[in-house]
Amino acid sequence: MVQKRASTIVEVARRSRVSVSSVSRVLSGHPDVSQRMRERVLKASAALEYDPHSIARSLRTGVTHTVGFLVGGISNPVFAEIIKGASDVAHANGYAVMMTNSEGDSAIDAAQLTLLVQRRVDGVIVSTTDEESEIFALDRLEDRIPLVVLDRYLPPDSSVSAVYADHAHGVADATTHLLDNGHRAIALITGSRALRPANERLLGFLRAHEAFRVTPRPDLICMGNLQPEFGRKAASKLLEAASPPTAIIAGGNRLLVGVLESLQARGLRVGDDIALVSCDDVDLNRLYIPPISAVVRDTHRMGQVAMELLLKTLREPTAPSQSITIPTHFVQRRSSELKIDIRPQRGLAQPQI
Amino acid sequence: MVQKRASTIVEVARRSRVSVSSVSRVLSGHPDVSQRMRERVLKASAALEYDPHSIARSLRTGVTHTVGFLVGGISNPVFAEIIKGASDVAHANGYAVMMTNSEGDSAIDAAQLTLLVQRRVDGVIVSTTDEESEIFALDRLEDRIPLVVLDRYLPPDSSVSAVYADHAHGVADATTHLLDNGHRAIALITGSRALRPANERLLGFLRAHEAFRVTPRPDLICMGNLQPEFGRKAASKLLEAASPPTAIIAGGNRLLVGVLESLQARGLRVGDDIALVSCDDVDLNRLYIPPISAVVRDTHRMGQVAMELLLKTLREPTAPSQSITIPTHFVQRRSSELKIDIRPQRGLAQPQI
DNA sequence: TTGTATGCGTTATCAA
DNA sequence: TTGATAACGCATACAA
Repeated sequence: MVQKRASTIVEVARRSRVSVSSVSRVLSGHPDVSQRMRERVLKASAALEYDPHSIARSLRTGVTHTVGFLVGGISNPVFAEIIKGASDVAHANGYAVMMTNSEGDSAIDAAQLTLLVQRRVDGVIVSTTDEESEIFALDRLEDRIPLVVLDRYLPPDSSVSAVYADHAHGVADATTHLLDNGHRAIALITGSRALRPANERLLGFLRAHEAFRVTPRPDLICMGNLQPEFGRKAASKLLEAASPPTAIIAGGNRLLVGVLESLQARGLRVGDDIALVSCDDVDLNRLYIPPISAVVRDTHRMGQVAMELLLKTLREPTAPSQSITIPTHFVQRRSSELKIDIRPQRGLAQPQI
Repeated sequence: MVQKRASTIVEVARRSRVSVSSVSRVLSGHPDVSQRMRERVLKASAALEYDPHSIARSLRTGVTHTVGFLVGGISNPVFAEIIKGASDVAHANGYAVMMTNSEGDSAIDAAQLTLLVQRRVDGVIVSTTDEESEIFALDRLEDRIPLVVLDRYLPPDSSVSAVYADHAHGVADATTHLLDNGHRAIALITGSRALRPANERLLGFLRAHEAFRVTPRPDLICMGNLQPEFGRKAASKLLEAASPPTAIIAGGNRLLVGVLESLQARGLRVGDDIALVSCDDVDLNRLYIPPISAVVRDTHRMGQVAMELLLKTLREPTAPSQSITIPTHFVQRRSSELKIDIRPQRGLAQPQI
């Protein structure tokens, strides 16, 4: 198949018998153009189906009207919503989104980031994997290109903007709910402490225990990564222990998959034999029997806010960096209804009312 | 934050005391360069952290080494795998992927497509929404830019390449399995006949019935769209009918969500009160209690193949278009174990062995 | 109000 | 083997 050659501004100029600069002025809405000329140019432009060459324009102006979006794991359904939110805002503002996926491989993270910079995107939203190596790439790039980071810790003096989710709050509510129901052996399975969402979940977990004057059992806190496989292993280990938990908080929606596998393999009934809470509002939570309680957040909004922050930086390059936190809240469903009678429990701290 | 200015080829030339053309030759691996010069250029280039300006290069060479990926609904988990497959191949070949999402809105489909073409991507993989309007945009573009289409019908004389999934085969196996179990009132819920995956599923459904000498009941065939909401409505209507189905095939993984909602709302137990089969290997199918049988395909492979096809077209622009079909197969799980005793059924055709 | 000329950073042609 | 220069398509400073 032979490709049609696109027409250029020179051809439009020839056809309308004016100079190229006049064509450029008409098409870019310059104020000082005569009505007569505008018409001629517009006619010729339409006749030739002229479409400005964005590459040439970018070379000249230095901007691409394209932003990069580095997503750490597109398999994670919450990313879909974040991407949608970010894309909506970008397109509404005339920006294209160049999305690349590193799928958990932090080496790819770095490679993709440089790829985006090479492609001369105007800015990048970074939502990396659950590894720590990202910091390296960020340091190297933050003075090269405007950056917005999603839910990751930043050095205090960073010039990078950020959007956070307040995981601690929602997890604290979830933990309190379980403590209220008499649970004193609550397990938390989540990612490494170096990873912001994981660490924040831990903080909420600890905070709720503290408010209840209950000492959390260290052996029930499993910090690893957010992958299903870790969920499966951690849950299995917990359930096989001498003193297994009566409730599990799965701190990550991917990881929940592994936790459920582990529970099912042992024939444990969610909500009857053990209480379960997860994170993020995925189909699985709502449709599972019984439905699974979860700490949810407005992920679409997170994407929107991230893009708004980035576009703002592009408009005002000198403005200081900014960070915005999105709330989370606990949605109670049947999976966490199980109540524990606290009286027969021995050797555990009692609630102080 | 002040952005660092990237160094140019002119600066490298000055520093290494050679001409810009020589720098260009060294950096692009031209054979006729002296060892001495190569070293000087490389040293200067490294010292200045020189990174060729891809925009300028694209303007000169006419290629961007970027391919567009138009995805119709990023919320659909099967897209994640397809995207991964395509990205893997692209990156391995030095291409970046510019992904845009239209999320079910076919007007956006068209807009995004032109956006990609404006951005001068070298080619586009199109996986549009379940509407029909896509044909318009494709017609308009297929002689402007190399295109590969995923699982959509194309006009017979099209110059566009395609990757298909053999939905018919897998759905036929699933249908046969249900017929074997004695089901004579099997419902199919899927998208419109204009949509290839939906139509192919219907064909497989009909083919299996035919082979079994069973006449499918027209009132049990629901062709609408692939959204959860349609699944919910269609299932509800079926279940409230005078003669409800004993088995349901949910022809689409998003739509399954609605079907399950409808079943749960009526307290119907999957696998006990009604047999259920779905499509695609999503978490929900495997983890549901009971696990849900499904017609699966290698979606990662589909993405790979699509990108390979596109890159091949870019290398050999004159080669004829090509289409490749990926197989599907039926994975039997507990949700479809329910057996129907065919003797008490009256007024229905009997199997002919 | 319009046209001329220059440059964005490369690659490629041609001559030396 | 190397260097000067044109060209890719456009936007803009400046001149008219």
